[in-house]
Amino acid sequence: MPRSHDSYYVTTPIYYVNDKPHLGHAYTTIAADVVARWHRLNGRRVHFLTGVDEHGQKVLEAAGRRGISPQDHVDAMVAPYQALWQRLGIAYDDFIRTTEARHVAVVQAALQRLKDQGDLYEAVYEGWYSTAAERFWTEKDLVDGKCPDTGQPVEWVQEKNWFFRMSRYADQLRLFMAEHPDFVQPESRRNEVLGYLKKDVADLCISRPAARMSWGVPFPWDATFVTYVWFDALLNYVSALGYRPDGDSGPLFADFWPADHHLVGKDILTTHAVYWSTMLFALGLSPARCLYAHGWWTVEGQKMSKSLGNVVDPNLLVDEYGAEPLRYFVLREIPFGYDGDFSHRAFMERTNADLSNDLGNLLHRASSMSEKWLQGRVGALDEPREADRALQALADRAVATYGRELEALQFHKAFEALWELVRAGNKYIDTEQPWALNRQGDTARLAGVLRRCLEIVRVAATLLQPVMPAKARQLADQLALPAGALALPGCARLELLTEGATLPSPSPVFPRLEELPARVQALLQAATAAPPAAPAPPAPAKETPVSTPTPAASTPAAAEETPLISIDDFSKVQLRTGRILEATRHPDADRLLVFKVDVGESVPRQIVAGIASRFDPAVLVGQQVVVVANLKPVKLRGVESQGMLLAAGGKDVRGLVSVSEPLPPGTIVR
RNA sequence: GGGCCCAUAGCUCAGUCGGUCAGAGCACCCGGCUCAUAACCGGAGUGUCCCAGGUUCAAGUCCUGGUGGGCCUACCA
Repeated sequence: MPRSHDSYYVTTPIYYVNDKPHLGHAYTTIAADVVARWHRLNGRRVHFLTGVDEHGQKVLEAAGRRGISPQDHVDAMVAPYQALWQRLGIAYDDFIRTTEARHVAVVQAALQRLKDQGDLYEAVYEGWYSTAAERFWTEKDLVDGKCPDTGQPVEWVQEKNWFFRMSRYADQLRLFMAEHPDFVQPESRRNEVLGYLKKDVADLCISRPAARMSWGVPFPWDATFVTYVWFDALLNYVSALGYRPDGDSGPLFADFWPADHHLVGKDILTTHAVYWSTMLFALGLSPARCLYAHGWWTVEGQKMSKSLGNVVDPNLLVDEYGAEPLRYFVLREIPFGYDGDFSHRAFMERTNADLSNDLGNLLHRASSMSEKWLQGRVGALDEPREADRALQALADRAVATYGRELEALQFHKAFEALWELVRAGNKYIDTEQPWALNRQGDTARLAGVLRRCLEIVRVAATLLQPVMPAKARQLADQLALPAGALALPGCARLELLTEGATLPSPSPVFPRLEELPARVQALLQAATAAPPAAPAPPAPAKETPVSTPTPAASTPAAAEETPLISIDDFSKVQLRTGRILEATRHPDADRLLVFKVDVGESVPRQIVAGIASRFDPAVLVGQQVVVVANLKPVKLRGVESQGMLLAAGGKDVRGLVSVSEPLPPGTIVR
């Protein structure tokens, strides 16, 4: 099974086509592209796969709203991804779409094989089903016996579904993880998966009745079912290689499976580590060598929001800064695997300091001096002195470290190693003082010194090719190097330039940014001018992922658009003002607070609300709130709740609803 | 509630097996240089290594407890 080491296979998640591409998508894809280009530069055969996930409820609904077929819809929605990858210089080898025949055939063959070998079984699921919300609810979910989302009636449905015997392969996965400590990275994520595996692993429901959700891969033996989105989506990693569960898989598969790196966002780690691995075991395949979960970006120190999303729209960033500095920045600024913050100020400071001041200016000063004092030619090397040998040793080390760290996806460490060399180049100029050598007429030494500085830039250009291919070519041009002269093998030797070659007139390859672009400033202002004024001092906002996109929700998604209701429906809801008398933490649930609320009745209501992540109970006492007064009481983790506090922000609570004037508790709200 | 991780300079973070481990970069300040994109080079300062105990000849480092933060997971009417 082990493949030869002259090949390399890296994947990104397939992005959910209904979302617009954002910084998180760009980040993952840039990382994959850089490491893929690096391996190509090393002469390895590389396969770099990305793509889109095109099935599921949301696609179906969006297509319905547009009045077109789901296929037409996804055909249109895939374009922004491919356009962005083009702009970002992403050189993927394959782009897979889950609606493609080559993929659908593999999903179906995999289902058939698992069924034939007894890894699938039918079971009946019973529950309350809301046609309006297109999903199941448990008894305690229901509100007055109706769908809590839509208020529509629900019906008791017995539904047959197909289950994958994931539990059968759990032990194999535990063993695999024990034997392959590097399988899940970073280590903290590995621990997370190990924790998950300590519990029993349940079987996985992998079908959805087509009557409910038709936009998926039909089951081969029963077209009344379509395939669960994750089961469908995960198989892309092998379907794109021409894998056949039921026969000959072809050369690509033999060459490239198991994958070297699956890059994923931390939000979809468990799915990949557990679902995908057990699926592969069932198919008799080995999991990828490494599943690397990277972090999320915040923006300007704040959680992502719609306006902040605009501020880091990848297309904007490419417009204003260019693709290549952006590629450098996202990989340099934070260690891969950690969360990080994208701030325009930090972008400007980082790219100015590293690219313009250190690297760009090293080239500029060396070539300017060569132009003035060496007739614009690449100088001849002189006999190496102590300082020169030290420089060479540093170059050797930088090149070795750079490759090692890049292959471990520790991009920031790779760049640090390279910049040690670049800074040493600047220091070398100061110590050797070429202007003094020129005055002294020591042309031989002058030529040697300037030559070594140019050689350092060549080393940097060579190593940076995967990150900034066009900039690397520009650097090569400035060094009078012909196309294709930035070969990696042996590149550390500070003697590879063409002696006597005529240098072009120096021109900055990385111009400094003196201030933030006007368009960025305007967007920043707009984004920060509209703060969501919280009624109480909020707990620090939790970072909301902008992350790598998940292929889809893990359950059949609730309808995004609720149907219109009549005024009669609305009048069934009784809203009243209330005043919080007491607020305490739920004894047995981290996210819940328990309130005593005066709603104008003889006895205060006890109400449980899931807002502990946002609000400190102490500061809420005395707060005027709006209460849903006629909700059926229910026990929440053992504590009865006799109503509901209105809050803004959905699941991610951002503010409590109140009224503008102090009113007696119990005042009707409508 | 269960699980995992983190806390070191103004900021971002390195610190491996307990023993030059009090460090880097950025920012700031001072100095140098004059080739250069006002860039570059050097130097300096600031530390309760989160707190309290413990183990040890010796503790950012190991152990226990606590505080604060993050993440996974359950509950979120």
